[in-house]
Amino acid sequence: MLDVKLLRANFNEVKEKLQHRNEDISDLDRFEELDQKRRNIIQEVEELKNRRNTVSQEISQLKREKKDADDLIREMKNVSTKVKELDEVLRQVDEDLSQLLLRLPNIPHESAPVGTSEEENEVVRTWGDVPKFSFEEKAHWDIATELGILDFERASKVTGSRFVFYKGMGARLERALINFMMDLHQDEHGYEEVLPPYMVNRDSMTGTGQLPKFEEDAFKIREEEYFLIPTAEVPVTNMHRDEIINGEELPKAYTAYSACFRSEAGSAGRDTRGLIRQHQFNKVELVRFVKPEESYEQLELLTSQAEKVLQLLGLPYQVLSMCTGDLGFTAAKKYDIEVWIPSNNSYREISSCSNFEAFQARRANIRFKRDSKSKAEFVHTLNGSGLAVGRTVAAILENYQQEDGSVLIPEVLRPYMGGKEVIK
RNA sequence: GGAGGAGUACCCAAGUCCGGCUGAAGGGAUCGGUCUUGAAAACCGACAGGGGUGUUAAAGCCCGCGGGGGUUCGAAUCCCUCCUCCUCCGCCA
Repeated sequence: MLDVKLLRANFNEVKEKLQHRNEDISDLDRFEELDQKRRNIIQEVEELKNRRNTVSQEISQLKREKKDADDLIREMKNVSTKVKELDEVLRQVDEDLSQLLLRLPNIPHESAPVGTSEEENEVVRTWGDVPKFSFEEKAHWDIATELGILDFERASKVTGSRFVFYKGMGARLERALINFMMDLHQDEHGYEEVLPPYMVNRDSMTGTGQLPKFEEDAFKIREEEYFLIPTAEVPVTNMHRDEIINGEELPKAYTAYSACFRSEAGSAGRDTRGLIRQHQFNKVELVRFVKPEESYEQLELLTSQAEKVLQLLGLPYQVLSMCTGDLGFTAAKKYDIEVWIPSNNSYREISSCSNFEAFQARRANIRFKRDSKSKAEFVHTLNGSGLAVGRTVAAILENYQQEDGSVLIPEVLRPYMGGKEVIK
């Protein structure tokens, strides 16, 4: 959510910045009218409430002195009726205004490249050498099916499309990766481990920005009730919703493993095979709550920590700075980390690291105090995948495949795989 | 799922039956001071946090007793509804 005061004071400047996004911001034009209307009504209704409060005291006094107060009571009856009417109008305007504000995207940071499509994302750096195969390389779904470690067909029978069974060393690999990532982030990078609920309520989904705009992307459990989390970002960020954090505790850093659930509405026909796009997948998430002045250096740190996972696994990748048109709804700045997928002959997103500045904090009302006497300010929130586990499995299977159909296990994972060096 | 009980400020807690000098007592914690070599104790003083509105800034005003509605001139107090927690029973990994 944008800062209303900023919007009021610099309306045209904000509008100009938002136009660089691929988002419909036509609602923005109603802001000034609604805002003005709201303030007018508040002034009027508060004047009446003030009058009512004062006179009620007088009535109380008269009653105690056993004097007649009928005239005043009659007058206040009218005042109260009027207050009720105005309160209702105000409620409606408030609702309209907040619906408008909740649907406006974040303002892009000045360092985000201006652009309209993913073509204009900027490659910031690349790491590692793309493997050259002396044989015809296979896609991970073929490798895995032949090894008997992934079973897409039975998952379709049991549930439906875009689900998968991991079996044997496949299941072990997925679990090894989760443990490896969590250990790294906890022991080396200083994150506190969290195992969150996989379902959250509407307020939480609104707090991090999934709702109200993107309801069709989420799985809903019951009408108006719980949503399956699309990422651990949602429960973990909302842990501190409606809280004031002691400034000395910042930055706060959490890492959470969770299953993630996405309806993938609108991507029918894309990545229909393999692990790349599933309705349910595992992800290790990094979440940071930081002071506003340090959020951009914290984004660099967070991104480097996600990259570290790929470096230790020996998987080649590139880092992109997302352009204004491809930032998504909530981020002010975002880096995508893309891992090399041989069967695609291209890099595919495996992590997305974002600085939301105060956008989520304002929605979720997450604040901090620099010390006990200072005013509460909104924190800046950041998060990034560290990493998407299913896609990491795909990358390992493809990048570490050998001519005989077996797959080498990256060294750092071997302790988590019972010492095995190869899946065959 | 059934039966009870509870939710008041940073924490504890009075007030709720019977609506109005409670626009929320008291205690603890915290902060400042006196005393002390220093500290503790004791004593004195401060202490509702937040949001909204307003303004150059402020003052003022409005809203806050779990959330939301209602009754009333007036609600912590009465009514409805939802949420959370506790106790017991049932079921259950």
